[in-house]
Amino acid sequence: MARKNLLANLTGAELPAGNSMTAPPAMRLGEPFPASGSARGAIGAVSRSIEQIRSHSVMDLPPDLIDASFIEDRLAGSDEDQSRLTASMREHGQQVPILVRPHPTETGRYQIAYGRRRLRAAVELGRPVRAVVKPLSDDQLVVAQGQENNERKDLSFIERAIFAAQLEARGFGRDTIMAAMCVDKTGLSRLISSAVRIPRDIIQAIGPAPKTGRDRWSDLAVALDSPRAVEEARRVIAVPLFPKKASDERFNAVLRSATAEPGKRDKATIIKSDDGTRVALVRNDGDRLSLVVDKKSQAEFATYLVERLPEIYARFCARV
DNA sequence: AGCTTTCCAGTCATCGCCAC
DNA sequence: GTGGCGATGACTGGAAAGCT
Repeated sequence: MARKNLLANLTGAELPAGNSMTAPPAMRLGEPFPASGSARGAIGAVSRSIEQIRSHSVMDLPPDLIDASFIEDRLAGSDEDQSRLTASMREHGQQVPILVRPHPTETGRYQIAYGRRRLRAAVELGRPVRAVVKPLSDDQLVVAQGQENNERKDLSFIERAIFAAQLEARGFGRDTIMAAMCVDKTGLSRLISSAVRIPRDIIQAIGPAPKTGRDRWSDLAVALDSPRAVEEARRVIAVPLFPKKASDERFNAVLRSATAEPGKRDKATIIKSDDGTRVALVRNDGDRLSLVVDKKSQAEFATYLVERLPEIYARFCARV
């Protein structure tokens, strides 16, 4: 189980690959949390947090007393995944507690470090949520949240990028963010660069794109340096059918639009039947796509196609 | 089944910028 | 001039998908 590994791994507080920092000395409970910007402090905080978490008992809390973390780490996720988790919790109960801290400004309330989906499932089931309650500094909270995300391994590149960018925007030092996300400075630089360079509305419209990795997001970031490409991307995400596509398909559509050269006509594609008969010609002009059927040789097919187009379109709409 | 291609992510080297 | 920091290009190995 990933979360068991989280606790097991973090007590060792391994450094990110490529990180030249040395392992922190053992810290005593109760020592003040060092200021962000210190690599030793950040890593040491993880070790200390987990040691403290282990020593705390699990409580059942009303979900309505728990507020979101000040850093969002997920784009809109799949309802299907959430339903599965809710069903599992209904059948088997909540196996793994979430981590919360007492709310820094509101007495009697809590703020979640990780376990948002389990919290949402508890809300849907109308049950209290099992939680470890632990006073955490902001740094400790984001490091715990980041480490949990790393162990879960189901955050996409862009979700990690946004998480990293939000941490930096809130003033966390790069060392703290590197510790939280288990990346070296190169990886962190690429994460933040992608999240910052791509307009947030375009990222939100695309969604998490779980199969799309660093290089292609970087390609999109480079392409969107051009205002024309941004305009083109926004035109694509405004199409009514766009939200119905899978997230990775949405990414591909935006990347295609952002990297298409204006005014450049694609080479025409000839569509042939199995016996090699030329059926139609497809030409992509960027803004429009033309389908040309030769009426001299394919008059019957041309008529058939025009008559059936509404039906084909209706089937397409039902598919997506 | 085995080969090829594509994609992802880790790593290294290098560069530019900035403070001292 | 030097060192620290962040950004970027290039290379690499591994995994997954596609093809024969």
